[in-house]
Amino acid sequence: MKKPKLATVAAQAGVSVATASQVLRGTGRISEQTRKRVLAAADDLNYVPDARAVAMRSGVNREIGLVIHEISNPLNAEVMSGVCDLLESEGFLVSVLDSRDSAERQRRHLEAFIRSSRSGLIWVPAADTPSDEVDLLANHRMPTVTFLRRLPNSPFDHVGIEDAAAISAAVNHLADLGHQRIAYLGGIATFGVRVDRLAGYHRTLSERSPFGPIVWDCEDNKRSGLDAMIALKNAHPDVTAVVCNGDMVAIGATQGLLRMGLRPGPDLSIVGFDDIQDAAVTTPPLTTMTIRPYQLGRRLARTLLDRIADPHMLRAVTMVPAELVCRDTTAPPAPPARRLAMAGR
Amino acid sequence: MKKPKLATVAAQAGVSVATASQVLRGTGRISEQTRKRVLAAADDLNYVPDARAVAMRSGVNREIGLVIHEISNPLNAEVMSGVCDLLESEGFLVSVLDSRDSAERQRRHLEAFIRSSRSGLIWVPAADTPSDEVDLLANHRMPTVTFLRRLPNSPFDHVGIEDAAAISAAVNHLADLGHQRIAYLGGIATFGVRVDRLAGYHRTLSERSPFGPIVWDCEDNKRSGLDAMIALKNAHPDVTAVVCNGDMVAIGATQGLLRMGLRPGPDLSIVGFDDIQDAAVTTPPLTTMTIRPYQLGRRLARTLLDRIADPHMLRAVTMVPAELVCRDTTAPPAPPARRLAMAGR
DNA sequence: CCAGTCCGATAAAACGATTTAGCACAGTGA
DNA sequence: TCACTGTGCTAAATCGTTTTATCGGACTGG
Repeated sequence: MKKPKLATVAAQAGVSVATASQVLRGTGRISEQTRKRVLAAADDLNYVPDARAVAMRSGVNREIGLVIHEISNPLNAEVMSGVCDLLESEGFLVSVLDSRDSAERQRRHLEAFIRSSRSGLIWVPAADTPSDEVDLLANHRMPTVTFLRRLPNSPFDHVGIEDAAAISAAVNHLADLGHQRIAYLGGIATFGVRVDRLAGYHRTLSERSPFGPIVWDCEDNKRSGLDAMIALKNAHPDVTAVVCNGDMVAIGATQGLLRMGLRPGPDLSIVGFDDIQDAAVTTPPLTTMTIRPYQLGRRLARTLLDRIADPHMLRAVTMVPAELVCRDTTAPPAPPARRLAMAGR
Repeated sequence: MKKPKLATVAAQAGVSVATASQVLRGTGRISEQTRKRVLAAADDLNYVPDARAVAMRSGVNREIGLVIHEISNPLNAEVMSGVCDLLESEGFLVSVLDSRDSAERQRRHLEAFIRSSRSGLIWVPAADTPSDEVDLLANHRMPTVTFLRRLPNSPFDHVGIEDAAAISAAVNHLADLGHQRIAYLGGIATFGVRVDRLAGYHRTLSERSPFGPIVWDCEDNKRSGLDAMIALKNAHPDVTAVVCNGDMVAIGATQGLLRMGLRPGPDLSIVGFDDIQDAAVTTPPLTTMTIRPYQLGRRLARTLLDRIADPHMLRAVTMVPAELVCRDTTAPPAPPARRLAMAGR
């Protein structure tokens, strides 16, 4: 009735455990006759080797962990698909833990991964990650690749997005259309992502527009984007275009405009960031910066595999470009601000 | 330079491994003096016990697995939050695997969980799950709770939604508003979820409307919902209300209406299912059936814990109710089909 | 007939922890 | 002094595998 172990199989086949192990692993010199007996016994008992014992004896795990700040974020979901596909094809099991941007939860997750000696870690650090998490991982020689958010003084490989260049492209696109009063909406202040993107915004705006920057904070979800857009438009009625820190915010912002009776595009231009699947389906479809999230996930996985293969390799920071996808939320500015017949709510 | 093990700690503290173990576990009779020495040594080396060895020796794992058909589905994300919160508070580590509705991937995941002797499994079966997966899990005595999709002849605990009653409520709501030509949109045909929901639809429609049912298939995402809504409206121009199999479809459907120049609500009523976070943020906000996904996740976790605590308990099938949330996509039918000023696309 | 070579199978030592039984020693009461 | 009782610690067995060294036998060549 109990779970069969290797000894059970060996006993049933009338051989020693060593022999049984060699048959199952395909190593050593075994006669065809005994090989068949062992295989039959294993199949009969439907024997499954205990992964813990195997890992303990042979030292390796083929399990990698993914610690992510928000599992339900559509961008992350697509990246994860890419990561999993590549790693699974190499025979790894990848298990996902969601820190929900809580440093405490994240700490528990990282410790659990260390305790169970996962063979590698792909990590989007939580927003308020303390600096000693890096030491924790580094001390335990955990092969680690960070994604999206780079930690200060990080010794780890990193895959990120060319944020400044991307936002530059967005601002240039708007300026080409004739916009001058261009605001920046969203993002969490702590992280490099936001810093780099804002740098791109400030630099390009100063090149292309006589007006100063307008930066408006909000959280990274549709509800916040919606509220923030309304507040921003009331505070700065002359703004004609908004660059958003992410598609969630941008989609929220278009909803905000609709509720104010304004048409996204003709009345106020909006550019998103990430090109999540929703971006193409909202009404109107969102102009945004796309980063090919699935492919990015594959690159992430590849980076980790390289690190596992050679722990002494030089640290690599890979930046992938983002490209502009023009849909319907950007248009030349319209001098008179027309009101739409169908008022919102 | 290598990872410190218990023997390293013991050596540094000048005691035996047995003593070191007892200090760290807090068992046995240990003098205050040696206790301090061991603790200091462990801290100094920053020792972390090897979870694999611990699990192997003591037989238990405190790791549970979550195999889900689509990790990026917003409903699942909220359910997962509830599951994780409860299980983590009980000291379990929960790792998530995404089958992406592929039976093959799912099989690999389940086998991996069995090999590593996870102490339990919460499972949303993939759409084309073969029946022998059930045997696989049952043979290995894996404590399992299925969610959302119930397998035929399943010996496992299950937590599901009162689908038929919920759809009944949705149809009644529409009928109360005066609708008679009510269609059903979306869902994957294989599963009980869809069967039960359709049963509720057929039954209640026949009670409340002189017209026959209209059932229109589509996949469970916004893009499909959008396309299907347009096709449905063209095929059946006299339909005035649509009940959707999920919020993703419903949101897609509202987008489809907007692109046709119709107003969701006044021109055609739509009811969703799930009440995902987006539902309240789309324009117009979606009328839908809410199931309190976070609380549902907690119940799921509780069910699994009970099962782990007592493997011989009678199988439990728990159905949770869904409640109507009225927002702005349902309204009394308007006799003349007015066109909106702002045409879509 | 002996040394050498292969072949097939196995005993035993790891892997890193927990746990049980027992040992040495000090203190206590008779 | 002896028997007894705690106290503080440790040796050794154990969990389920893999791997290494070894062993007996059959065969080969000189």
